[in-house]
Amino acid sequence: MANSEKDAGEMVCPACGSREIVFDEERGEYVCEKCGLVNEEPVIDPGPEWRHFNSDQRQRRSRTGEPAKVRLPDKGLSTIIDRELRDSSGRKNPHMQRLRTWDNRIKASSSRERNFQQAFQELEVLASKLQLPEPAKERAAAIYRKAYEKGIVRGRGIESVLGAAVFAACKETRHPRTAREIAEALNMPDENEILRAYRVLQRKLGLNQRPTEPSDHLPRFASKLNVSEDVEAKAQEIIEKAKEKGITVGKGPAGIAAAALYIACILEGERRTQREIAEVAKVTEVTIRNRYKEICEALGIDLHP
DNA sequence: CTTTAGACGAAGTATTA
DNA sequence: TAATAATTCGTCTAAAG
Repeated sequence: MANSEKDAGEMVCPACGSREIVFDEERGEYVCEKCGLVNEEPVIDPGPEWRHFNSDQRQRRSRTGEPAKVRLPDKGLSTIIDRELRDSSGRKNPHMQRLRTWDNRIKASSSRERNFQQAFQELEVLASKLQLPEPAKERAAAIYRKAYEKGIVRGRGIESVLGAAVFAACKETRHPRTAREIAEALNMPDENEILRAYRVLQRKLGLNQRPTEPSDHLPRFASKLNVSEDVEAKAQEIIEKAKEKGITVGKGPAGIAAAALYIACILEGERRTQREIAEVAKVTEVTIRNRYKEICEALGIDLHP
């Protein structure tokens, strides 16, 4: 630990166990190439495989002292107090009913805790990979809790419900992420599982979900493209005008934001290629072309004077 | 060689009967 | 539930820079 080597070979990602960890000079952070985990501290051979990501969480989590490795209920030892209400001597014991109740309560609450612990560990990794802002993370945790209490997690798997909770939370806090991005970050093959769980959340939890606006995407896209404030403001202006013209209804918000950004870049003389923008917006160049043609037409903008 | 423009069919979605 | 209309995407061709 005394050795503050930035040699990636020595380090193991606490989340996925990969050794492909690089030091990001710009941010001063360690980043796992495999799962994208960002960690400010040097991570050198953590030994145990359970996870913590900063001192705050280590403190919060070490409370139980229970390695995540042991996932069997009651550490594999399960005590059953049967319905006959006999005690260990085989006699009927009127107190056994109460014991049984408590036994069940304790088991239920501890399995709930285990579920949350695992879910929130995964949430940390996910939030790190997706660069989620703190409010979105908090909201996702809250939604997941509610979902668990409603019994939505059973039979659906932690990952799909967690993914759906993150998806919903991002939407709500106006930092939208696609279901695909989330699925990818979770190493899930198909995003539909997340979307299915998301629909269930919507129905059973009554989430106040507004449709995603194109401008919700602007800050993230703009920062990834390293464009100036002026360009971002210009893009915002373009989006508003386009909305007034009514050409945005029924179109994908990301495509509109991407096109507005593309136009704004050219107008402000900070040119980016369609390819670059398509990359960060997760849409194709074709979509950008269609949208930006429509917008130019509707707003009377001529990019080739 | 890279970027942009446009056409086509495939796939998934929303709307309507 | 089935048919339909609109949207997005991937691929391909071609022109422009």
